[in-house]
Amino acid sequence: MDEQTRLMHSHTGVGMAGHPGLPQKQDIGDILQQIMTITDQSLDEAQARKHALNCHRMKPALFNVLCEIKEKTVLSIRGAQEEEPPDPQLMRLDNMLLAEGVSGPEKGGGSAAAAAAAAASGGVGADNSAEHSDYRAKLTQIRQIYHTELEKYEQACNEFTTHVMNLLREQSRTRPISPKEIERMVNIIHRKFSSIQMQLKQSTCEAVMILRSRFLDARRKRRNFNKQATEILNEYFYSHLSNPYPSEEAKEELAKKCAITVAQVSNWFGNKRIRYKKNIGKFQEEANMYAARTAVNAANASSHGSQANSPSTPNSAGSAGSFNMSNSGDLFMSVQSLNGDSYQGAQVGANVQSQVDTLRHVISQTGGYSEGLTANQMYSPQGINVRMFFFLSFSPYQLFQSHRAQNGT
DNA sequence: GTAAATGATTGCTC
DNA sequence: GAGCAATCATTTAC
Repeated sequence: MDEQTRLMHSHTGVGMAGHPGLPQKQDIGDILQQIMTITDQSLDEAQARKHALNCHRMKPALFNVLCEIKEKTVLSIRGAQEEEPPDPQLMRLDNMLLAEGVSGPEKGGGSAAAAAAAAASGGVGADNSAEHSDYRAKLTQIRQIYHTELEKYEQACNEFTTHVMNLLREQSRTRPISPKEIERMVNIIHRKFSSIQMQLKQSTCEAVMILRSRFLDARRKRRNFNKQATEILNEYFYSHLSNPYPSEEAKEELAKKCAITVAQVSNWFGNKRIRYKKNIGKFQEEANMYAARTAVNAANASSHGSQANSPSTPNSAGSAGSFNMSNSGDLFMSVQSLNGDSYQGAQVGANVQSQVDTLRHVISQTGGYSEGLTANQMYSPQGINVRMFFFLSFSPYQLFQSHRAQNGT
């Protein structure tokens, strides 16, 4: 007699007294004992016993009863554990990774984050592009590692889930396992894996924060502006000495020209104003130098314009804050309003101021306003009026000619 | 190495 | 929020 026959016989041969076909307690005990010892047996032996149990005539009835009991238990368990709300910590991490350009679609996320970091620190200059690209490269590296690890976790999760599901399906033939229970098991597995993923996300966030803080620290290292930028700023400053407060548009224009940020332009003017005011004497030479330089530039421009018999019309298209004004001669100059001029207008302003400064002795002969034209009158409205008066009275060419006449050149 | 110059930051006022 | 004043931290010139 083979094992299966023996099993079948042992089960079918014993019936409950008075109830043929129903197993007695002893019988059930035997079955359970067989189930319990099934793992101690060899694979073939176990398979044979399993098969015998599956073929037992009582199996369907017993299985249904167990299914019913299990279903009630599962329902009560399921009822006890409601849908969990999303983990706020995980949401924070996800949001941060998205904002930093680590997760989500890559659309220059690195540079966007770098730009954001730069903006937070007061802006990025052109000479910082090396740092910028370094930041971007490192962020890309972090992003790659993150995605590789995430992929690995997801793959492992899927593999494990499939494996468990197969096991459960297999076991569902011998013990009652409902689809809902399988689903619950899958959820448990996913939760376990997502907690691992959270650790990965946390580590990634930390790495990004460290990178970012290093990037910002590096940016905090002061670097002097290049010579050209300083000259542009100084030119504007000294040509607007009466009111050295560039408008937002002017700041933007200056920032663009100097390849720095508007914030840096504001800083520069803040520093310059305070330092100039504190030590005017020290800056006098610088002021004269810029005034002379702009005067020469303006004169050159004017004389060229005069030779070509065409009026100097800088920015005649008219940017915000500047306007054209006809002069006593046939020359046209763009005059910046005192508070809200464009940079083009500022350059002309520089010409005017420098002409006034350089040709002080010319003016002193005609009206004796030289005292009123010193740089000391930085905040003097009277100073503004005097300058404006002289500016409106003389064309650059006329002023230059007077200057030449005075110097005998 | 040191002093001066300079860009950035901070706290305050208006 | 812009600007001032003081200060810090770094760069530059000597």
